[in-house]
Amino acid sequence: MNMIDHGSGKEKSATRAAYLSMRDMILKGTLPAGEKIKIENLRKLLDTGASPVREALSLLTSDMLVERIDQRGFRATPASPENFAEILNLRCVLEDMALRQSIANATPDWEERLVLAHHHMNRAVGAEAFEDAHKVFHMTLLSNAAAPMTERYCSQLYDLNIRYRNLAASEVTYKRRDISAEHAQIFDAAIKRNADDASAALLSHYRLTGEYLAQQLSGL
Amino acid sequence: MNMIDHGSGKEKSATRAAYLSMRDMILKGTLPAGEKIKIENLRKLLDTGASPVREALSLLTSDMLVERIDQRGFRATPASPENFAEILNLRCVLEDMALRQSIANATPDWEERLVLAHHHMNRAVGAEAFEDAHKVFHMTLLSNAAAPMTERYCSQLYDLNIRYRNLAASEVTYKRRDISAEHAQIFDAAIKRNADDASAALLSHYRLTGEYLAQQLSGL
DNA sequence: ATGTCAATAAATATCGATTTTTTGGAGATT
DNA sequence: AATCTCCAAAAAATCGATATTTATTGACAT
Repeated sequence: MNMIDHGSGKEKSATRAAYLSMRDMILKGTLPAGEKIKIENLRKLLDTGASPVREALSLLTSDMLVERIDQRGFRATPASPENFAEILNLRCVLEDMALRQSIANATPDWEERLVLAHHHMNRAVGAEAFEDAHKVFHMTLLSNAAAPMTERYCSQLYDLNIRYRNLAASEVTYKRRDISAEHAQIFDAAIKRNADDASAALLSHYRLTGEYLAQQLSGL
Repeated sequence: MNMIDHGSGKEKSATRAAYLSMRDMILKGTLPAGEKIKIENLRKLLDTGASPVREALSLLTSDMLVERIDQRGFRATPASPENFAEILNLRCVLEDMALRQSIANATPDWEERLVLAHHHMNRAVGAEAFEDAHKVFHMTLLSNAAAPMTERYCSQLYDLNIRYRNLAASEVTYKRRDISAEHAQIFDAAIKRNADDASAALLSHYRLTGEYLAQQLSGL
């Protein structure tokens, strides 16, 4: 998200490997929110040098997953209901803007990418694969806005949100909303280039998840 | 902006010193947009080790002032009219939201801080001091929104905007708008807790500067 | 008991040297 | 003339060791 990676395959640099591992650990809660991160521990855990770990931590700082305290090391960014609420709000504002712009700029190419992303998400097998495809779908919605910074913010915020989702419930008792119907609604409106409907459906999708999570998190 | 700094006085870590210097160099254009940054050069220039330089660069990545290319080092983020336009747009959206929220949460304490910030800005002598006070004033406007991430984004975007301002014209022929009247207008509306007026004045302030700069930048 | 201070331990930050990776170009091949 | 291959120089990434800084502990005075 942070590094401009070209070759898709195997991870080349030690820094990048450490970055991905640690990111995963924070998103999944293996490194709990607010906890001090000791370089030496991580170094051994990831079986790498201190420099890559340190750099990866600096990188994670960009993603707001890690905070740096001058001369005193790093810690996983603390979590709080207020923080969650702010993330949700920012996502609504930024994604609303970007989605409308994407639709305004609609092209056949974008529509095709969207069709594929939607299809892959529906076909995805297993939680892991679904999560990935889900993010791709949401990011594809925004990808035609010609607004790279906005996309970057949205991607960051998406990840932060995932972290809260994992934090709220390990094996989620996903309240039986029909998630895939919600996605279909967003998708259809976007393909029809109906910005108001698409945006309304998207925001409602977020707000529903938001309410549910906020409730789970109340006992923080 | 990025590091949580406590002691105000002398910079403690080499990393922080390097961070501040390089940030300044990029904002001022000493390190031109898009240019490759060679660690060794900077190391010598700043008279410090490679590690602090490297870490400072990672940190600058968070601020979107530097891009990292895996295995291929760093470069100052390229500048473009499109990028400038996106920054302006994001600022308008985010600051509008934050300012309204700040006003909605208005307290005597916030108002006092705002009065002082406004006063200091008017009293500031010299371009350097004015710039600093100007940023403080704008950030103070938003500081009561209880939205730390939004503040962080706005602060980042403010800096990116300054970079473009410096890029557009070294010794600015500041078209004779009455900047201080514009500020007074924003200030007065905020103090009166009139969110609509304050926001309108703020956005107009930004859009005026934006138009002016966009024009200067057209010959990029 | 409580608070202060110094000594010690632990952890971070930094340096200098080494290893990989990329870049640029000379010469070979089509 | 254009393209490819391989080598050398340059740069980035990484490691291991050292220097600084912060955190902890316990003796001592209040």
